[in-house]
Formats: sequence, C-alpha cells, structure tokens
Amino acid sequence: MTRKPATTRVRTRSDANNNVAPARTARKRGASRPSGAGEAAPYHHGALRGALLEAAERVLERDGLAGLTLRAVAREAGVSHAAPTHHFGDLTGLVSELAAVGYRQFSAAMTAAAAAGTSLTEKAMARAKAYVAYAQARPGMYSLMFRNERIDMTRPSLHEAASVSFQGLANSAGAGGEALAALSLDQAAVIARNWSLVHGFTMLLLDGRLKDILHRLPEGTTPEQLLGAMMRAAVMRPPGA
Amino acid sequence: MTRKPATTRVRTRSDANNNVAPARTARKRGASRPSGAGEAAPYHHGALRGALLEAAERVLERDGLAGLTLRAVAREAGVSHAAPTHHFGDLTGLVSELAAVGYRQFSAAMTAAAAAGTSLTEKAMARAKAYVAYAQARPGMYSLMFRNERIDMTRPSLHEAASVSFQGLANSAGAGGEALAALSLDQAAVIARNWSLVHGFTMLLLDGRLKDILHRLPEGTTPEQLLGAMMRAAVMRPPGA
DNA sequence: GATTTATCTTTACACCGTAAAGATACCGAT
DNA sequence: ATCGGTATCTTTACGGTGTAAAGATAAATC
Repeated sequence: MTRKPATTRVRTRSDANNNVAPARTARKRGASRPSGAGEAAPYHHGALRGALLEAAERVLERDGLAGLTLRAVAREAGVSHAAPTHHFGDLTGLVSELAAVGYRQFSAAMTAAAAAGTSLTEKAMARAKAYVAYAQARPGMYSLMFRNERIDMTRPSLHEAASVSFQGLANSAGAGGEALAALSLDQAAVIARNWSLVHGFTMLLLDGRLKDILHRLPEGTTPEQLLGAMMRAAVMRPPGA
Repeated sequence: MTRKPATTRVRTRSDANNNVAPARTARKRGASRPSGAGEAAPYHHGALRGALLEAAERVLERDGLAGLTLRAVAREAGVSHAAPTHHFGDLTGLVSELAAVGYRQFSAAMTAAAAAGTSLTEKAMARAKAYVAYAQARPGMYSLMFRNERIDMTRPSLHEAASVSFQGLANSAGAGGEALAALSLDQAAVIARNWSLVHGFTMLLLDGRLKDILHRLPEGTTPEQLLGAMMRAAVMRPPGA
C-alpha cells in the first residue's frame, strides 16, 4: 500500500520501461535460473512458477506481510508485474500456494522434532517447542498459514498440505492412530486443548502480547521456558492454591 | 485493495465531485449528526472524530478487515476522503483508535460476565465464554485488537485500553490481587496458559481451523460445548490413558 | 516451415494512502 | 461588531497496488 521507505528497489529490467530497443533475446534457454542443472523445464516453460514462489518467500521474510504484493514478487523475480497472474491467477492464488509451501515445511519440522524425544511426554514437548520455533523463525509464513484473509483454503494443494499438518497435530495430540471418522467430545477436547494452547501462545508471543508477562519474570527467562512451565501448569488453578 | 464486488457504493456528496457550483452552506450547524440532542460540540468542531469511529466500526462489521480503508470510512461518514487524516493522522491512527474502542467493549463484556457466576471456577468459565462470544460477535474487531499489523500499540489511548483488558485477564487467570510487579514462573505460567488456551481456541475457531474437528463430533455440538470440555480436559493426556 | 498455443510484457483503469494547497467556518481579541 | 488567526474540511495530485485486456514472443505441434 503506502510508501515503503527503504528496500532500495533494485530496478530490474521490466521496471519503468526504458524506452529504447527491447534488446531481448539476449538470454537464451538455460542462461538464467541459477538453481540446479538443466532439468526438464526448458526456461520459457514451467520455471517461473517456482521462481515466483521462492521470490515470494524472500519478499515475505525481508519485508513482512505488508510487503508481500504481486508486483513486489514480480520485481524480485525480475519479470513484469503481470507475469504472476498467469501462473497463480490472483494474489490470493500466489499467497495460497506460498502457504502450502509453508505447511509442508511446518509438517517436516514437526515430524523431525517428534523423532527426537524418547518418552511420549518428551515427544509432545519437543513437538510443541518445534511448533513455536517454526513460528518464531518464520513469523510471516506462520501468519500467512493461520489466517484466512489472504489465502483460499479450498485450493487443492493448500488444502492437502494443511490437512496433512492438521492430521499430524491431531495424531500427536492424543487421538491415537488414524482417527479419521468420529470423535468423542473428550477426544476432541484433548486435541483442541493442546492445539489451542500452543497456537494461542504462539500468536500472543508473535504479536507481543506476552511482553509484559515476560518482563515481570526473573531476568533472562526465555519464552521457551515459559512455554515449558505453562504446559506443566495445572488447569484453571484458582488463585492462592 | 482489489475490486470489492458488491456494497453498491451509495455515492455520497463528496464522491466523484459533481463539477457544478459547490452549493455548500446548505447545512448549517446541528443539521446533520442524527445521534443525540444538541450536545456541546457545535458541528464544525469535534463531532467528526467520533462519527468517523462509528463509521469505521460499521464498515468493519459490514465489509470486514479488508474493506476497512480510510476512504471507505470517509465515504461512510459522508465527508471527503482526506478528512480523517486531520483527526487520526494516519490509517494506523484511525485503526488504533478503533481498536481502543474494541478493548473497552471487550473489558466491559468480561467484567459483566464475571459478575454472573458464583463460584470461582464458574466465574472463570463465564469469562472464557464471554471472551469467545465477543470474538464471534465482532470477529473483525477482535482481529484488529489482537494483531499488530495495522495498529500502533504505543498510542496512549490504545495502550491504556489494552492494558486494562490485559490486567483484567491476568487477575482473573490466577494472579491474585494487584500483581503488578514481579511474577514467579509458575504464576506467569498460569496466566499465560489460560490466556493462550482461550485465545488460541478463539483464533482457530474464527479462522475455521476447528471445522474438521467440529464436524467429527456428535451432530449439533456447539463450539461452546467444545470450549467447556476443553477447559476441563487433562493436560497433555497421553493417548490411550 | 507454418500455425497454434503458452508464456510474458504493455497498457489501462479503479482504488488506495497520503501530502499539499485551497476553501470555509469557528474563535478570541480588540 | 469586526478582524485576524486557526482549526477543520475539500480539492488536487502522485505513486503504489490488483487485475483485466491486448500486444509481443518463443515454444510446441503438425
């Protein structure tokens, strides 16, 4: 939206069309795209989509959610501002695909963390810490994934990636094996409770709502310590108990 | 941002300047402003600020967070698009003041709910239900209040309104009386835990992340029932216990 | 090799935030 | 009562954004 003060705006090719001869055909196939060797995709085909997603991730980490615009992503990728439209249709489309990428990263981090612990409670704690750690490492991505305003959950790839994540969370939260069908109120309560607890803590932490509490704690207490103590604390303990 | 499909755009006076003679001086003082009788504010002075806040609340509830723009609020209030600038300086300014209004509504709802219950756990449960109920009744307002992107917590009025809310939450969560200074890790854990639990549940519910779980429950189970069961459930109960 | 098609660029438009300048009406001092 | 000052509101202007539509270019297919 507004001004976007710094960022220096590297002035790519398609930026403010220098009205001279086009001078394209300079880079033939395989000239750009520094990633791997020459895979199947032959430059003019298929490569931009992935490049745009990587550019979007970069923009998101650099400029935050507010800076994540279609045109900024196009600039970052070095293409014209309308190029992303063809691949994602929409800003919502691009952001949704980016969120799907995030859900896959998130799932991977969670399963990796769960493999570390030995006992069940250790595993659960490791997962919770990995959950919060992911959100702290990639706050923009986490916000994207867990808010509806800019993504469209009905997109197949996003829906699937998110479902995998949620299924992993539910399984780890207490619903034994492959609980896909019905749930008792108590089972659902355990899942919702653990998820709400860690998600709420994450959101409050990211949005700075726990700053006051953390400042009143002994010097140098980390959010992770608070998280650990919190998950051990009794339920709704009345004051003075 | 984008298109804003419906809403019909009522075409107020200041909308797309009809290039004829101005024809102002039609409404003298006290002609508009349908709210109360003739209070102290004499139209050209002081009244617009409040009117803009009310207009903003209306726009937020009607068009959601995405529709809450400076110009939309100005249209809703029937003034030129640049009028809000003088009173709030900034979009962030207006949104922050609106969030302050929300925090005051929120605090009032919480204290009213706490007065209802008799026992301590009853009070706590009533407060939690009021918390979720407020967010469900005013999802846009709640999102505004608990996210940083569009508000500026350093604004004095917002900071104070939010502090009052948070203090109320902390007091109700277990930290006895006027616990302002230091906190032990256990005290902080109780506060953070209760707050995280209800905030996380609220966010997940508003963003539709609990839809799958709710669908797997017995027909007609309400979110409130899940909330109640959740707050009674055991902590990190291992599967098959 | 010609045509079709997918991909990318240009151009255009409405909306947005915000700065700056102009118009209007209130206010206090004389 | 009038006059200057000031607060309030409107106009105008500019760059940014999303997105639609048309033009250009290269790949693909026959």
